Amino acid sequence: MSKHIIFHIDVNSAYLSWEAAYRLQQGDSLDLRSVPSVVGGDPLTRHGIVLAKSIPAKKYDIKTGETLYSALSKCPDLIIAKPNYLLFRQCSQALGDILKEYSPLIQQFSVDEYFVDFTSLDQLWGDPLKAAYLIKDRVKNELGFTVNIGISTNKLLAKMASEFQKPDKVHTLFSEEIPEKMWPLPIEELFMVGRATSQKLLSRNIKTIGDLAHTDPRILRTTLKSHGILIWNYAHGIENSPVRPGGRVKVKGMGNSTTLPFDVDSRKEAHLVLLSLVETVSARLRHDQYFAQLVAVSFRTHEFLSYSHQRKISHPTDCTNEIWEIACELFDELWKGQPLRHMGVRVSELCHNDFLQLSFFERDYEKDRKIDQTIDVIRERFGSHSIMRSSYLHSGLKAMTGGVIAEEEYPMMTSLL
DNA sequence: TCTGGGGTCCTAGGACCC
DNA sequence: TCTGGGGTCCTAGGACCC
Repeated sequence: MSKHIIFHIDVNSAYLSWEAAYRLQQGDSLDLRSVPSVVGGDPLTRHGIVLAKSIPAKKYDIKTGETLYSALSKCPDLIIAKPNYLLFRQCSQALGDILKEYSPLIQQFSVDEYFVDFTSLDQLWGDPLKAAYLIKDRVKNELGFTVNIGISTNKLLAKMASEFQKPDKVHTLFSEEIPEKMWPLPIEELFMVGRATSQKLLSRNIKTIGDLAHTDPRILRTTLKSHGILIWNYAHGIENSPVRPGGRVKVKGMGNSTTLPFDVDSRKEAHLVLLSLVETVSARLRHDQYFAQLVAVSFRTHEFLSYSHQRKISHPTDCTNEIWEIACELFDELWKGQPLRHMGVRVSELCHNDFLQLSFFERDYEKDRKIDQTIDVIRERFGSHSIMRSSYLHSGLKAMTGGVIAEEEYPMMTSLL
């Protein structure tokens, strides 16, 4: 079996770079990337966290995920831009379009990451390293933002390589380079080692990826179960999942959740929020022609405690009203009256149902189906806010909450890589 | 003006069945 | 006398990713 050549393409500070490139293109003279700046939500509606930061902002020790309040206290002159998700999606797709010219085997891994299988494409494009530079520079010149490209023989090592020095760089991380390039790194920089795992490893004095690689995997197994074996393999560069081209991986579930602009403390209001979440979830369900057999609600209280409650339902459904009724039931069973800052609805156990089975004991949802269909058509034609239930008037709540339907959904994090 | 939103996978414990 | 044991399904919570 011949060795694979895999590229991992990672947009540098994606949201921030995209916004910066857009502003320059609009005639703005300031490049956000050259000053301390972040993309972040609106603190007034309690969405105030850093989504992406410029390299100068990083010098102030500003971190992704921290509050804007805290970021501003570190750097009072910080420039804050609002996220423009439509722009982000367009930039993401434009990058994918360029990559497709080089290989048919590309996989979108997230909004700002792609894997490209370059195996046996060197006859076409020459030396992989040269090709990577070519791609990187083309993206910079044509799209106005920079990427890092990592090159190796599997996805894990390619991804680790793209994390090396930024921005606008190409790095390799082949097996023989692992001790020199990867083992000195702190443990938390290994893919799949998050906060909880790094805490456990540090308490056992495992500080670097090299330390992890040289730990007896049986010890890891006892403390971290199968995850311990996974990261031990990763520390040795062992990983062999294929680059999945094009077509979507089967989606397992879909959900919408939102942090509310104010604490919700009445049942009626909570039910209204649930409806606004169910409206988008069920519309996505219908758009992708799925039915769900499991409904889950979750919330986070004012004290930041999280709860969830789920139930399998007797027959698959995509009906707004039906899912809403179940969500309300679940909510009522779970909620003890705490003030709520965040609420979510998620459906899963999806199936394609070409025919609808109606049990004798279920109520007839045929009328609801017709209404759902009609509303979907109106919203598609005139926008998602063109029609809403009157109960939202003066409620201070949005009638639909959550992401818009993406024209072209990409497969999200599938099993690990 | 403190702390997003979208996912997937794993684990533990209980119910239930044979 | 004592307290099987394996399998599956369901649920809640936690871990990780971007």
